[in-house]
Amino acid sequence: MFKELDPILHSQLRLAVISLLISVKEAEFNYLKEKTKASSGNLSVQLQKLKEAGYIEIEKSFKDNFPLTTCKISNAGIEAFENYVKNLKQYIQVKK
Amino acid sequence: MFKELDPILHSQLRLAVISLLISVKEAEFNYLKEKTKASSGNLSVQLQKLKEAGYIEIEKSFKDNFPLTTCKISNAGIEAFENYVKNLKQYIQVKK
DNA sequence: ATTATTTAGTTTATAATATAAACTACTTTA
DNA sequence: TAAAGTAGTTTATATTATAAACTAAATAAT
Repeated sequence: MFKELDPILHSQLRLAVISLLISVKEAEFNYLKEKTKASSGNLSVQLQKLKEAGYIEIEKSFKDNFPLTTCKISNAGIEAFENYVKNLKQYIQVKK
Repeated sequence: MFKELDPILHSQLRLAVISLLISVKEAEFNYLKEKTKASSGNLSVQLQKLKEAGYIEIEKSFKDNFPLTTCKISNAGIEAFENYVKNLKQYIQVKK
């Protein structure tokens, strides 16, 4: 009946990040931070979790002498998101 | 951008319970337990939380000498669910 | 008849998560 | 060169979810 909801994605912040990364393909740490209204610490932790799950790739570089963290979604991330949405729909559409 | 997802509903088990109660209007503890595959303990706790939030009503009676717990969704519960779904959609529909 | 098993849960302990506070390491500006 | 700002990370804490252990009674077995 109810399929398991991927716990990596069933998190407000991580879901927001993935949602953003799906539409923009690549995003800087601060862009994600602004869009999600998350604290730096929380965002940092959740990005690591998404990376560990293989859902995003994180690239570290420098921009104007400052560290720059850029994220983009992976194929596994896209797949996981699509699957999550598919499963979630079982929960949220009222069956008459 | 991303609206807050009601933490009472952003829980796999509680969301499944609410989802069921919206379609059936009234359900026994064991019905919910079977449908959600939850353990009794977990279900008991989550039902209490939904009750505390005012999203469901719990009625206790006896059936064939055994205790019987019956749940039904409240108006607040229906509203909260609809709002949750509305907000959630911002996260799960890919904006081109 | 009293012991064991089953039903229908609740309570509580523990494991997992989310979040914010504190910290690191550097750069820029005063 | 001291203070303030940037861009994060690490760690401590608060919150949640979950399962294990328990309660209370009914039914079935010996």
